[in-house]
Amino acid sequence: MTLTVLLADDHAMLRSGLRAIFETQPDLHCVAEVGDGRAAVSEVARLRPDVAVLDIRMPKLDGLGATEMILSDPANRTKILLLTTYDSDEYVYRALNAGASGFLLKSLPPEELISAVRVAARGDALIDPSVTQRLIARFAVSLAPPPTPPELDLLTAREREVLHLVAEAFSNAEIAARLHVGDETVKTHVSRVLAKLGLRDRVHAVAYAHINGLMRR
Amino acid sequence: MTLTVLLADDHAMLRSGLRAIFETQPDLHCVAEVGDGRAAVSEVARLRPDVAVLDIRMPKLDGLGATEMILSDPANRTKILLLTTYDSDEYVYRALNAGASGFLLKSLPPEELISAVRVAARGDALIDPSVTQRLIARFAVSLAPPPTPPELDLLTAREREVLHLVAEAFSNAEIAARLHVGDETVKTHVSRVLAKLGLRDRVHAVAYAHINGLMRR
DNA sequence: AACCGGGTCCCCCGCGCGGGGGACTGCCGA
DNA sequence: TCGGCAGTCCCCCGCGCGGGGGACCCGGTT
Repeated sequence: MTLTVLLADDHAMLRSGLRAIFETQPDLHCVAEVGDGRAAVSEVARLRPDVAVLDIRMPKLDGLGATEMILSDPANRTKILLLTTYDSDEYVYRALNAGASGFLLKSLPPEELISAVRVAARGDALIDPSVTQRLIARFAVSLAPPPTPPELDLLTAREREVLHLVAEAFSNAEIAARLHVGDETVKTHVSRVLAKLGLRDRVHAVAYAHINGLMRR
Repeated sequence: MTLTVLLADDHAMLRSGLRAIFETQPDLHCVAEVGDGRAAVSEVARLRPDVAVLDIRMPKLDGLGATEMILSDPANRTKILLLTTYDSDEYVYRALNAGASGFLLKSLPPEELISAVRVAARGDALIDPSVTQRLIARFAVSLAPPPTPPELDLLTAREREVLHLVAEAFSNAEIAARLHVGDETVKTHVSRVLAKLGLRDRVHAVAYAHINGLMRR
C-alpha cells in the first residue's frame, strides 16, 4: 500500500529536495507541493494525503497555524510532520498541543525523515531526539515538582489526613463528621498542624497544601 | 569511534539476540552481559559503557530501579535504554523521571534499536513512537489544563485581583494595605467574589483558585 | 512500674470573617 | 440627561475559628 505525501515549504528548492528523497521510496508518493500555509490547508482538505510535511516558516500562514487548522477539522485524517531549521521550545509545545505527529529538524538524515513519514502514517508520533530530551526534562519537572517540605513529616498520619481535608475547604464540623470523631478533636488536630507547620490559620494551610502539591495524589 | 554497550536481561537467549544485532555493526561493541539489575549497576560503575540496554523486568532490582541508581551517581556518564515487552504509562513516566535516554518495546525492529543506541550515545533521548504519542497527549493536557471556569468572567478586574490575594492567604487587612484601600472595601470585594462564584467563604475561594489553576500565571 | 506520644474530648475567650443593610464618587453608554 | 456599574467606605450582628488551658485512654518504650 502506497502512502501519499503533501509538501509545504516556501522554498521550491527545498521542496524538490524533499521530493527527491521521497521518490527513492517506491511506496511514497508526493501528490502535491505548495508554497504557503493557506494553500497547505486547502490542498490537504482536497487531496487528503496520508501525511503532510510542513515547514514552520511559511508565508500567509505558518506551519503551526496550518497544523491547528487542519487538525481542528475531524474530517481530516492527514498526519502532520513539522519541519524547522532551528528548534525552539515554543514551537514544539504549540505543535504538540495542536496534535502534530512529528517535529523534525531539517538537519535530519534523509533516511530518518522517510522513517518519520512511515511512523506518522501508521498513527504514531515522533519527535526529533534532541527535542525529545528537553521535552522529557520539562515533562519530568512538571510531573514531580513538589519537593516535599521537611516539616511535613512532623505531622502524624491523622494530622496529615486532617490537613488534606482542610485543604479541600471542609469546615471543622464537616471533617469531624467525615472522620466520625467530635469536632473538638478536629480542632485539636488542626491546631497542631498549624503549630507544626508554622501556619497562621486554616487559610494558610489550604494555600500551603496546594502550593506544595499535597493535593495531587 | 566505537561505542561500548552493556546488556542486562534475565533471559540469556534475549541477551544473545541483542548481542547478535549489535555485532552486525562494526562500531558497536558489547562489553558485558548481566542477568539482573544489581549486577547491571555494579558493572556499569566498573566498565562505564557508553550505553546500557536494560530490561524492565529483572531479578533483584528491576530496570527502573537500576536506572535510578545509575543516574543518581553523577560520575556515571552511561546512557540508559530501557526495554519492555508491554508498555505501561507508569513505567514510562518513572523511566523519564529517572532520566533514561530511551524507552523501547522489544517489538522494535533491529535497525531501529541500533539507531536508538547511537542516538542515546550522542546524548539525545528517544522514545518508542507509540509511547511518544501518549506522552504528547498527557504533556499537552498538563500544559493547558485549566479550563477556566465560565463564572470567572463575571468578576471585575479588581475582584480577580482580590481573589488572587485571598488565594495567597492574605487577610482582609493585609489585602487592604497592599491595595491602599480601606479594609471595608476589601470585605465588599471578597463578598462579591464569593457570591459570584458561589463559594461559602475565603477558604473555599483559596481552594477554588488553586484547583482552577489561577495561581499559575 | 513509670513514662510518653498519639488520639480523643471538653471549656472559655477574643477576633476575623461574612451577610445584611446603606451611601458616595466617577465613568460610560443609552 | 439619566441610569447603571465598578469602586470605595461605613455600621451591626452572628458565628466559626484558633489559642489557652485540662483531661482521659491506649500502646509501646524505658
